[in-house]
Amino acid sequence: MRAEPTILHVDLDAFFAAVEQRDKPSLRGKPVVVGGVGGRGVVATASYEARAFGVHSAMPTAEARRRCPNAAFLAGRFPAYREASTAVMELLRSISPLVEPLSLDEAFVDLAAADLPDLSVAGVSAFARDLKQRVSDVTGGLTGSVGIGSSKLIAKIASELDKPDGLVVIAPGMEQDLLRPMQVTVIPGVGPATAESLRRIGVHTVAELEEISADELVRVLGRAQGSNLYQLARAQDDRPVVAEREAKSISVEDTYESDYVDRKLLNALVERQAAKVTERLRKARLSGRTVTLKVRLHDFSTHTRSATLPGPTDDGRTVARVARTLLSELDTSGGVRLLGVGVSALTDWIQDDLFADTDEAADDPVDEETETALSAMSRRRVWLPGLDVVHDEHGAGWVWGSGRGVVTVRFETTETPAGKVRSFPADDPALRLSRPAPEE
DNA sequence: TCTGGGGTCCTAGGACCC
DNA sequence: TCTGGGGTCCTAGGACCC
Repeated sequence: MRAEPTILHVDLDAFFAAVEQRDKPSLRGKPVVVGGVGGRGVVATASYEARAFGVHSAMPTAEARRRCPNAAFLAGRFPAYREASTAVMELLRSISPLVEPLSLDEAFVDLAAADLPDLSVAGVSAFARDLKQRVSDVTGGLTGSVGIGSSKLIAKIASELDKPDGLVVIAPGMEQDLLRPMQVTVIPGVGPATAESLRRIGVHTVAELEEISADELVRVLGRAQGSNLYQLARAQDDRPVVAEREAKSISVEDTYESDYVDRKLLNALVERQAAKVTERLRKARLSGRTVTLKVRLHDFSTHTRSATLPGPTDDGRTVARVARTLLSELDTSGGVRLLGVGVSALTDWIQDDLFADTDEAADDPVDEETETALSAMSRRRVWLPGLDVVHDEHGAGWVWGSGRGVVTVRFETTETPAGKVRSFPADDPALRLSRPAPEE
């Protein structure tokens, strides 16, 4: 918690719907619902006109249609949303280097890192009024709600207080007065399950939460959530605004209009998803070691199966084969409603043209010892497709996923005064299991 | 016509290692 | 005959957010 109100939270109002109304004047002043328009769709964003009919985010679109049959139901145009979002984020970054986007329509801005002459309540209020105007200018008229306070917690809650087109600044010192009468669910991270756990120990408001000891909270909610909530209940929040956060996973999932049973079809769908995920990986210049398959069955039960490769890949066929193997472990005879493929344990390990002569490398024979190692691995973890041994001046290593003439190699590169040094991690289980007999 | 898609973080148990 | 202890990695599931 800071002594001055220097954390700002912006939240664009009914963002997707607002972009649609901006671009289609006939929709202005009318209920607009953006989201899945199919039988199993849900609402992503409802315009304020639609909210008046009780339509809200995450509601099944079918229910939204019942409540508001005259609304315009739109599937969404993400390129347009992204463009508006980018304009706003660029504006924010022109104000402060410390901008932390939370989604397309939300961000924290650290005003302490900006060049503001006056960080008093009056000063930041005047600044925010100007900012809201500039948001409107760069987006062709979109509005945003702004909250400012001495911490992320307070800024975020403040931006909720006066939507839409709101501006709320919480003066330092007033944080606990603000929080105490509120329901615990105003605290980000307290959802239905946590609220129910708290209700069972008689806690509904932040004031009541404050009465609970840290030990008790940890007992009820677990270590991380318990101690977090103990602090947040007291408005103690020192989380910094973090500008660059690296992606931890990339995934694709699809819910189908009807449940699928046919294995061949399911396999084909998984392969398509693997291709999509790896395309995104390559665009982001990333590769990952862990492949996760997600399956939602006819009864809405959700299951994940994952397997970790000895090294990162961005190859669609590799991810597809692993995902298909994982799918084969699940009983899908009752029908599959959703399939998803994700890749995590991401690295930006070099995946460039280290091996200009890829073909020659791939021609290296896989010897008997390697075969043995591979089958040993396939018993213990996941079977590894298309693995080839290659050599360069630094030694031998594994290569997999050689699509497009690009190889992913489990090297580590270290910057030294003498230049870049490439090495294989000595404790890599893949290398230990399967390093071919060295010619000494 | 019940319940999206893209994420993050946490927990708990087991394997494995020293 | 009586079973350490800590650290790390992996997996599955769940809560939560927008």
